[in-house]
Amino acid sequence: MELPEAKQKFIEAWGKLGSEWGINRTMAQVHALLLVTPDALTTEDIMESLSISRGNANMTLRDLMSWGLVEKQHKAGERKEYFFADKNTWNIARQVAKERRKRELEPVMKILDELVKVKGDSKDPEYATFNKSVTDINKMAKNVDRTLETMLKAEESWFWGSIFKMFK
Amino acid sequence: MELPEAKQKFIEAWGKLGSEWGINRTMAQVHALLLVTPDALTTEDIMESLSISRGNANMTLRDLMSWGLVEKQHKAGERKEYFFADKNTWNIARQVAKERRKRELEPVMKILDELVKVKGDSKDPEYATFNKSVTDINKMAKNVDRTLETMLKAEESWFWGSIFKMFK
DNA sequence: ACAAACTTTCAATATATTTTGAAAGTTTAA
DNA sequence: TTAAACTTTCAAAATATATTGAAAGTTTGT
Repeated sequence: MELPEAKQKFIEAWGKLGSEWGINRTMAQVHALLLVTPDALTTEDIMESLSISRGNANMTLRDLMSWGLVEKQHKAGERKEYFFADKNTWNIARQVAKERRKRELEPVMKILDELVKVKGDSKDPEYATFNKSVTDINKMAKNVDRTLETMLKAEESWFWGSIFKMFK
Repeated sequence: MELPEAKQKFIEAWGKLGSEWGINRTMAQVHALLLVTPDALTTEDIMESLSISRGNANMTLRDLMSWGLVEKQHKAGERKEYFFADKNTWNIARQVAKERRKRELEPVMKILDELVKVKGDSKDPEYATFNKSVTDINKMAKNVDRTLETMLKAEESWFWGSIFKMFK
């Protein structure tokens, strides 16, 4: 397989995986493109590479920046904005975990905390089942949250070291 | 808050979380409904509870069964099929991890394995960047895969015990 | 064999999400 | 100030995804 074809495959695979995990396909593809490109690209470059419109490219890049996955670069003497992706896999995972925790896990945890408080007759199966499910899920969410928090603070080597030792 | 309202909130929250993670909203809602319901329900019950069509209820229940989250129950002397959800949170997490690994992680890993093999001139920045990103992501995917595999084999107590000790 | 009681299918429809592109907005240099 | 070079916006259009519901299929009891 030649490099251009390989890049293409990577971009497609990353886009598909993203869309299966609730991340816009185009966003994942732009990210993939920047991951396999050594130098920073302009909006124009990206539009052309992926055959997408200017508006789409612009919004997608802003999204990627809000996720902390892509940054702007300014070249001396040029007015155009260049974009590049952090290529450290650990940083990417950490950043995605951080954002999803904030955007999705936290709101759900807030609701679960309220639902756990709902009072009722523990002899009533309707109530007992509700309470048990909600309490259990809340516990699991708290565990996931705690794990993520630790992961976010952790240094790369420490984390991978632990994972490797733990699951050898 | 009263029980019916609380159930409603739970179903909505679960549906929203599901849709953010690439799981059909209705599927997550049916699952939520079954999680907070002590007894098994018929298609009819579910259609009415969630105001969805027969076709939708049927397909969603099949999906949930294919994910191993819901099972059929037959009541003596009745022809109707009843459905109920496994309410063990750990089993749910394990089952979801198992399916997503099979459906999404494995296909991507297969592609990554091929892309890692692509040869090129390591002096060429285009190639070097591509190769580094793909290799790193492949390593991370392998780690995730290994971790999931262990998790899937693990008993509840062992796993939670480890997590707690590790991230105390 | 029949028909009642169910379940499944799938083309049509509805809904939600993504993308476009041209106009409006902004910045910079002369 | 002006205009060229660039970025942003957003209503409309395109696309993708989910839902409906009635017809077809299946199973069971008589």
